[in-house]
Amino acid sequence: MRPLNTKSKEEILTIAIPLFAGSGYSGVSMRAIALKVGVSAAALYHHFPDKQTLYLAAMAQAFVDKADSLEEILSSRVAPEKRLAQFITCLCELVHKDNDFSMLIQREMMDGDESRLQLLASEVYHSLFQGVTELCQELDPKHDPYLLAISIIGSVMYHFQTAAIRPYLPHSKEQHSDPQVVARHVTNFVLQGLKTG
Amino acid sequence: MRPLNTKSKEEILTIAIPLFAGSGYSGVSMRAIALKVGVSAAALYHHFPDKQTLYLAAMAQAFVDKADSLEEILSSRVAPEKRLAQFITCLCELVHKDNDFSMLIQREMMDGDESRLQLLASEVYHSLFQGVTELCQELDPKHDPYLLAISIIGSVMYHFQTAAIRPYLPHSKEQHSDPQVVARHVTNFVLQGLKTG
DNA sequence: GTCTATAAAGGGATAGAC
DNA sequence: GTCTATCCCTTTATAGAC
Repeated sequence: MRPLNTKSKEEILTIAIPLFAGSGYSGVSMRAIALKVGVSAAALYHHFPDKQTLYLAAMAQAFVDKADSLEEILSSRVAPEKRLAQFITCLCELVHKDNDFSMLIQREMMDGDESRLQLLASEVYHSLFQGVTELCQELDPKHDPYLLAISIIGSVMYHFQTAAIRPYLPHSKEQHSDPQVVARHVTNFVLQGLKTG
Repeated sequence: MRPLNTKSKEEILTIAIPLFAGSGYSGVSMRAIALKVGVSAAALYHHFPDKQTLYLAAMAQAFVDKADSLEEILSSRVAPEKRLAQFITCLCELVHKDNDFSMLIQREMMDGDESRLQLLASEVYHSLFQGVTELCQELDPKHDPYLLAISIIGSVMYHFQTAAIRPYLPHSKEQHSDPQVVARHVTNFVLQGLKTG
């Protein structure tokens, strides 16, 4: 049993994650993390040798197991079109529910060096991409699976990336922030396009 | 005629823009800007009262007129499908050529407060969205034009947002960074989807 | 309009007591 | 394992000379 007023690494990281998601690496000080955790800044250095290490550990915790539900769907043996619909729905719900996760992915893709991009790739993107590209090859074997996968995932993600600016855009409605509404739309869009062909 | 070793506001902002695009607001110090400009940090305070004002002016300069070529295409009277193809191609080339612009848009959507989001909306998104939603209503009047517009733009943007992590993803090829290749793919994808319908 | 110098605050990180 | 106190550097911003 751990004493009551001591904090584990996981507890610190769990508090640090939303801070980094909201303001980025250079926008969050060790003092700010310590304040939220409820300890002194010096205490953080007992758990982590420096800020960078704390940050990398936070990313590792933020990313681990996140793609599991998606991978499970992608590796199931339901019909390809239904699998796609399930995948899109699950991805919508994931990024809607866990805004920190989407923000951190975006920040890491912009700010990450090679090793940080590798962590993001191996923990989040790699097997997810493998599954989506395989699904694309089943559904549309004539086209480049990589390009299709990016287009599909992008057409989901952008709905949530643009959520903050939505109030200032024409034609926007409240329902557009509902992950189920977005999922239905994107599934239809991905399968049929603008169906003018 | 301005003396040779004095810098105009525009020159300062032109140098500051790529710095903010690369490292974000809190990742760039006034000293770092001054160093790149070739003046002392104090000189910057002659042109701008504080860092925030300099940053906002940099965003205003970075965004102004950026969407002009896109709006021109969208308001032309060529056939809708061709207009869509031209729009997608132009957007691909814009974000490929001007990486700072795409990064700043992303950062502003994550970090911007209300007034910054309003600037981004009015300078970049608003009339562009108006054009794309109108185009969507011509091409596919049965579906929600807002959702379609987001999906279309997102399926373009994500190709460039993920450029940094591409080397670590399966199935990626060099040609995937070619804006013309991406444009052809996305145009086809948007019009036809996975064409299983 | 730019400079040097400097104030004042904040940031990362460490020392040593408990 | 956490604290207070502190070091040292960076950062924002200003003062005043040229």
